[in-house]
Amino acid sequence: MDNLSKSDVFNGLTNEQYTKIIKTGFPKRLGPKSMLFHQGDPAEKCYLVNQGRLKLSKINEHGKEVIIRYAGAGELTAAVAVLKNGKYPVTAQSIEKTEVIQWDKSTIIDLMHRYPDIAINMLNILLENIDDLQHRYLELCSEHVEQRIARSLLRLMRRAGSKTLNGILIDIPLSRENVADYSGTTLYTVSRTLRSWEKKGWVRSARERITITDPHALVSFAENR
Amino acid sequence: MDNLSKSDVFNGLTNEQYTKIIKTGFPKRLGPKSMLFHQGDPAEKCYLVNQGRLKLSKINEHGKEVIIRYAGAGELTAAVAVLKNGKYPVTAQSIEKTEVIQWDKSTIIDLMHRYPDIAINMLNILLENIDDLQHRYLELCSEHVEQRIARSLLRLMRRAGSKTLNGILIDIPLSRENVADYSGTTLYTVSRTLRSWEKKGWVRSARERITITDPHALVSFAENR
DNA sequence: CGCTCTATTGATAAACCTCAAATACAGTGG
DNA sequence: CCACTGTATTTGAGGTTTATCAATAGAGCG
Repeated sequence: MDNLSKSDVFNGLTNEQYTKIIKTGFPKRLGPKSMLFHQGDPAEKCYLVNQGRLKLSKINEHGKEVIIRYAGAGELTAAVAVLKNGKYPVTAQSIEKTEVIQWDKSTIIDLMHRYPDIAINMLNILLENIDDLQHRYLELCSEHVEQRIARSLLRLMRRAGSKTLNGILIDIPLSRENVADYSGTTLYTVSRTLRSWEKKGWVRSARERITITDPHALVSFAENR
Repeated sequence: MDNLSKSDVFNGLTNEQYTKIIKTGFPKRLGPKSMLFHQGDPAEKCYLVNQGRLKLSKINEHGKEVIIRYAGAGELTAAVAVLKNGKYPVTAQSIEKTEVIQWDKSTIIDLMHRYPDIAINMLNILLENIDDLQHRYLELCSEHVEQRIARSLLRLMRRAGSKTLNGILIDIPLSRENVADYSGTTLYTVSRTLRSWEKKGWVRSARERITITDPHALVSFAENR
């Protein structure tokens, strides 16, 4: 269930149908750290991540940022905002070289009519997102910072982990500040925490790269306070 | 937009259609503080609140509760969990004498086929819920406790406020602990905070009843730190 | 090799929780 | 109508967690 929201909106369609659908959209290339859309802007297009990764976040009036989620290849964003004729509820920024495919409103509506599976998949993905957010909301309310950091890393690991010799690398450029914004804390606390875990041999970290060397230890830490 | 999620799943249908639909479900009466369903249970029925109010919350393994939202008359809960053949993601408990109408899976699917508006409305309500939760997530990460309490009260006021001589009464039995669980803090902090606001003339409170006497002051407090 | 961005670390302070104890309140049954 | 009982609320003291600020070190890039 953890990878449903990672899975394609186009589940259940044939490859043929899929390529046909892709052709109805326009590809767009983004450099690293470029803005795709900003919260509050009128939602005119929706985007499918083809390569790379987007950071979806919310920013408050004082500039404090909170990362809602990272969207990787195969994930569709802003579709519902477009359908609702609404505004983007979050800000989307690429974090590395990224290619997205964009559709405008009329096209996506047309696609959904032609391929009803798309709407159903979207609904399911939406539900996963709600679930995830509710979980994180509970964690944010009830757990201590280090615990939340552990859970964040594990969550990111499950969604973007790749096995290496030393452990599981989180395959996202991830600064201390990013982890902080994802866990609801500060970059200083994240730095201290990662350092202490590194000494224990649970993680290894370099500049914007985190490898989890002992997932089991992290899990048990997250669960037993 | 704040009252969309409060609005009926049956928007756009005629009264005739509405009464017909209601008759396909079974009414169920609940006393105050009785459990309707528990998180993790298999989701077999969905419920429409007819009278009264439900508290939807999540509870972690140590018993710490977080209130996701209060569902009042006209609000449907657990529909998507049922459709997905899943488990209830939250716990639902009545907080006063409450009447709900229940449908099982096959009936609700049948209804959605017969009245497509229902599905569309559900989707919209779901989106409002996501939006709300994302907002609160940001607030939880970025704001101080008193600010969050202010926002909680204002949010509850907008959804369940009724005008009285002294101000706007939040028409939900609401203990200090409830407010705490909704704001991500402790009942002690809520108590102190409400006390100090009472001295300033912003709110009046009795046992499980909160009246906001100066909403404007609260709003400005929430926004200007 | 400088410049910029990221990470580390220490010192300090603030925000908030926890625990304990007292008090107020509403409902119940005599 | 009143005493009784179980909650809800208030309040204080003390301690912990975590944020903030400041300063330094390190990494990568042109």
